[in-house]
Amino acid sequence: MKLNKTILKSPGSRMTSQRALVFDIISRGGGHLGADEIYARARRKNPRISLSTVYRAIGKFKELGLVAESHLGQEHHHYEAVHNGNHFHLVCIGCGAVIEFEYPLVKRVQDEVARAGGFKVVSAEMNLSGYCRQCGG
Amino acid sequence: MKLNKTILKSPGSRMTSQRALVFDIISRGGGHLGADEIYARARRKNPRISLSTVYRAIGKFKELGLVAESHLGQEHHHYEAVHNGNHFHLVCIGCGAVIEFEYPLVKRVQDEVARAGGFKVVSAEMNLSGYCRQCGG
DNA sequence: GTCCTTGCAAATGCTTTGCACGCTG
DNA sequence: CAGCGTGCAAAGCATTTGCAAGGAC
Repeated sequence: MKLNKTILKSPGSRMTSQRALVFDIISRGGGHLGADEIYARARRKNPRISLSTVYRAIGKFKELGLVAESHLGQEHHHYEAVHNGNHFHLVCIGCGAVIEFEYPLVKRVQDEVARAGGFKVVSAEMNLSGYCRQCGG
Repeated sequence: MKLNKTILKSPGSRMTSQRALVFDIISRGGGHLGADEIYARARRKNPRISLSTVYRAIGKFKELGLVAESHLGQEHHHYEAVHNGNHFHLVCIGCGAVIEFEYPLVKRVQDEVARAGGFKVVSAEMNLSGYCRQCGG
């Protein structure tokens, strides 16, 4: 498991059942889980886990680069496992659905803007909001 | 003033000195002000204005499409006056500077993704984080 | 055995809301 | 002069933190 290897490599960090659980939930999460939802799912497997543990686990994963945080809408944050650096979001205003997409052009924007501004890009986030097919665009 | 016209056109909304002040601050703000900073600046002109009034004014402006909200980093929201739909942000991890940029390619991404997914885009937000020239890329 | 991690509860900080008064249109 | 907007204070909610007990290595 990637988590295990990464945690073990990182000095001063330990693998625990809670972290494995939280990471598993985020990985399977199919995308864009809020902390509250991660917590709710975690409690189904381990009713004694606490919300602070969830937050601290997420914090550790972000620090290790395993999980990315996105800021969809004004509500709370969402988290997802990092697979590659180029995943972005369509958020439906009608039904709240979050659709993930990849697009190579995005990387080009990122590169060219970076070059023009002397700016070294570490991460990119792009959110388009609007209406999905069901909600009639 | 655009604010005045828009407010007056909108039924059930009134123009007040506080709203004019808040809108002026956001417009001149040179970009990316948090609610707290808008509040601080507003108090210099009108020490009796309250933070809730600032939030309510911003809420009204968002509703009228005069102001856009962006979600930079995990901290609080930032606001800026809407001039066109294609302004995006570089956020420096080192010094916290926010650099605004426009890029036509972005619109293309937006259009093509929208077409491919049957998704009608209403607004787009893109944040690149990394290091600016000063903070050494 | 060390010291990182957990659970609980309390604290924090941004944002929102209830209510009585004030001011716009 | 009706009804929206304001100011104040208190509430709400996601997230963070302190501390003692538990568990990984």
